[in-house]
Amino acid sequence: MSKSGYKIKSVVKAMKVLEQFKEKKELGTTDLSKKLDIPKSTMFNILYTFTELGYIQQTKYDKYKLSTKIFELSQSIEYDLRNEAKPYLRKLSEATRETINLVLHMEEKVLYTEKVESQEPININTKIGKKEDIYCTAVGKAILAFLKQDRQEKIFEKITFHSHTPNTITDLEDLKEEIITIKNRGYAVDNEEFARGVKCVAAPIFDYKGDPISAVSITGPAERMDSKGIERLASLVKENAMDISNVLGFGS
Amino acid sequence: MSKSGYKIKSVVKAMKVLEQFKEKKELGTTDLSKKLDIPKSTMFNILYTFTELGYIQQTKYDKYKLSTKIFELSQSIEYDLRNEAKPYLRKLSEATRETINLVLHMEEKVLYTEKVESQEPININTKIGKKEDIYCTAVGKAILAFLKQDRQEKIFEKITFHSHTPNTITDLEDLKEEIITIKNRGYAVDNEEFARGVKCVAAPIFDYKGDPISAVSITGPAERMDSKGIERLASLVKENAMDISNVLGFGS
DNA sequence: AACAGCGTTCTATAATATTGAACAAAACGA
DNA sequence: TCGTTTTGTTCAATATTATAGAACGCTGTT
Repeated sequence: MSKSGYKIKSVVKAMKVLEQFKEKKELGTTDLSKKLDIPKSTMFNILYTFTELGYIQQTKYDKYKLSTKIFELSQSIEYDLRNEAKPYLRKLSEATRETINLVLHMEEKVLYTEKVESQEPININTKIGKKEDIYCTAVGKAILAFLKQDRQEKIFEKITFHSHTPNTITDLEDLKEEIITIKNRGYAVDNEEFARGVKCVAAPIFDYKGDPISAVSITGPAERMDSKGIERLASLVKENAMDISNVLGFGS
Repeated sequence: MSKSGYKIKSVVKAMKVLEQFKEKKELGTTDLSKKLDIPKSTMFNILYTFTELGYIQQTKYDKYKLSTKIFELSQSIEYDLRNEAKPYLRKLSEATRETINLVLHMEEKVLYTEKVESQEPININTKIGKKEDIYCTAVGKAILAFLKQDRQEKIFEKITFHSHTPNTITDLEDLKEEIITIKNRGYAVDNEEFARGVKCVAAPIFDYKGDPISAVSITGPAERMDSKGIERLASLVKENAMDISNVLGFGS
């Protein structure tokens, strides 16, 4: 375990610059140097370096924006997670006969990464590649509940509640209460909070540090998901999520 | 345009290290130091820096792997492209009544990023978030054809041909010839090379440098796509791809 | 028990990132 | 139209800082 260690200052600075492009897509040398309190000429060197490496590119007139090169990196993670998790998702699908979803945590959103569709006549349509809000999905709440407090609070600040259905949680205090419940029982439920007639049960997937990075869910029509059914499904997702945590090389 | 400029060596080194994780997902300090010919202790500092920043994390025993933080960056690009392109994809869908796909270029693959589905009874099912080979899709070939020669050659080396249908191009020389044709007429055709009964017409989307980074395609059942129909669709995709290039702030 | 391999620590030193000042060119205002 | 301001970029001297060899502790192996 690392105690001592040297943080390379120029690398830290450079990455901070890259991260600026998350919020604003086009930035100039001066903008950036003011925002990060780094001299223009230093900023120019950083931008020049990333441009040469292909991570950012210049727009028509003297601005910079991210290029698609970072994709190459992020894809490899997504690919790994998807493939390692897939057999477990299938197993869960067979056991429950419902649609299974795998999401990745992305700040105040979750990214739908993989799914196995139910073979039942009535099934729920979710889309891979879509991002949904963390507060109104079972997967999102499952992740949120197990995050460390400081990260939770940063996310709370970013949330803007929007009422998808009459059941959607739209109050921060309600969400905080819900999170306590989720943490105690180890799984989250979406009780028609995102879409009418659709219920979900989800459990978090942990990294080696014990932080949630992802989640699995079972999604089905409300008719098939009564409170007793949900309890059964809950223990299945929880177990499955733990298995995935382990296979990713994370679990305790 | 940048002529002179200083490439920050520690940043270049650090990014090279990050990129190593594209190929192998778990790497140790010594592995990396040997592969990149950087002393172990320097490598440790680089890894320590990225770990502290959250871009990589340690696995159970003394190895490192990418964390999901890079996603946050890549998502912002994908999001921009998708949203800026969407109205144009819709317009194309209305004009053609077929399924429209938007992909991103990723080395020897293409990533399906956005689509607008055809309203026709028979339509083609492609999946957002999936990666397909560059040589057997219209979108892939459209991008490949317009890449600079040195990048083309790097990709040629990475391709391993696999016969999806009897029409799939499985020979490098054939692919090179096809590329010349595509470059001359400005669009690519998938003539049931990826899936039986499915044809596509695609055109590349360019960045500000004139390099292709993305592509749009019209996909439909072979019955609806005779040679005359394809010609009409071709001019539509080409025009649409140019419009998107422009709206992204790239176009000439 | 001795060895070989790993990740990590430390520090002196050489290397290198930094930065202010200066420049050209575009954008803006009058 | 002509100054004025602001932009991105260039440069070289200097001080900062990244570097890397050697040593450490640990684990697994022979």
